[in-house]
Amino acid sequence: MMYIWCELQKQINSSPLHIIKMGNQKLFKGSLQTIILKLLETNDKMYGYEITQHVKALTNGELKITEGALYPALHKLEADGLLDVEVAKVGNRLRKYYKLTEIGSKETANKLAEMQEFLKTMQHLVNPKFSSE
Amino acid sequence: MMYIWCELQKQINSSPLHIIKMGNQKLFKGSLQTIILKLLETNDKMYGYEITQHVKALTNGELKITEGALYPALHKLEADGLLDVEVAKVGNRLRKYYKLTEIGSKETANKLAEMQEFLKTMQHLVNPKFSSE
DNA sequence: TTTTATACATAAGTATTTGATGCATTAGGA
DNA sequence: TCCTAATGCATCAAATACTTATGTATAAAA
Repeated sequence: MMYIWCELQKQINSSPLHIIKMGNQKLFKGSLQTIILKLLETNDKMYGYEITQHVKALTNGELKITEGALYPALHKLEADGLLDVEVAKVGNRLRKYYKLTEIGSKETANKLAEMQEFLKTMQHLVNPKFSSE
Repeated sequence: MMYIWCELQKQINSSPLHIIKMGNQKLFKGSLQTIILKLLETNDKMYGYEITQHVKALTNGELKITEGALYPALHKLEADGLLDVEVAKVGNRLRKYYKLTEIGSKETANKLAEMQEFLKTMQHLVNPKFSSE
């Protein structure tokens, strides 16, 4: 039993996927809401799974939003009145389309401004040479 | 008693300091280690309180590192072998000077590269227009 | 027909940070 | 002279925001 487990581990650890795995996933902590809101600002109407795929594509696979993070985040944004939901049935499968409310649009603008400020500040901190001011 | 408390609250909430208070503090979550390492790369040798003051100055007060976050972070970096400590006595007060180890220097380079990657990715996500690629 | 992709969801565990509290020394203002 | 603010360390409960694992179910692809 243990032998099999070890073999599996070896396989996992030596797989290309493991090498690609990014350590900077944790830097994205705190920016998930902003990312979701920005996507909805651009695309008007999206469902959860679609969001994960868009983010993966936009970041060349660098950021993978997990379902365990995404769905609670969407529920919270909805509860806070920033998103509206519309359930759709595609074939026999259901989708939940999310859309910015009016309040959501305003909050998106705020959050994007905060993000820009953050990015500028951080750029300045880690690489003072190449940032203005 | 309650009256006094309410009055104090009112004062706090209407103070200019409260208005300045940034909501994007949470975006810095996960980047504290990198910030500390970067500062030590630039300044060779620093003590805790000095770090908080430097960061406050460098970010024009936008980021305030709290002691509750800083000291555990320093202890962890030391435990992980990235920092060396040297205790100094100034007058009757003690300071703990932190300094990058050799391993620490390498890790700093890694973390800074990850941070640059993250900043680029995030810039691309929130403002595709103004980022290359 | 078995795996992969699509599509939702929850929950335990983890890591990092906030905010409170504590101790002690020194400088400055009333 | 006394009281507050600044300097300097530290810890801890609670909140936050995730990861990882698990669960359900349909559709497509191998």
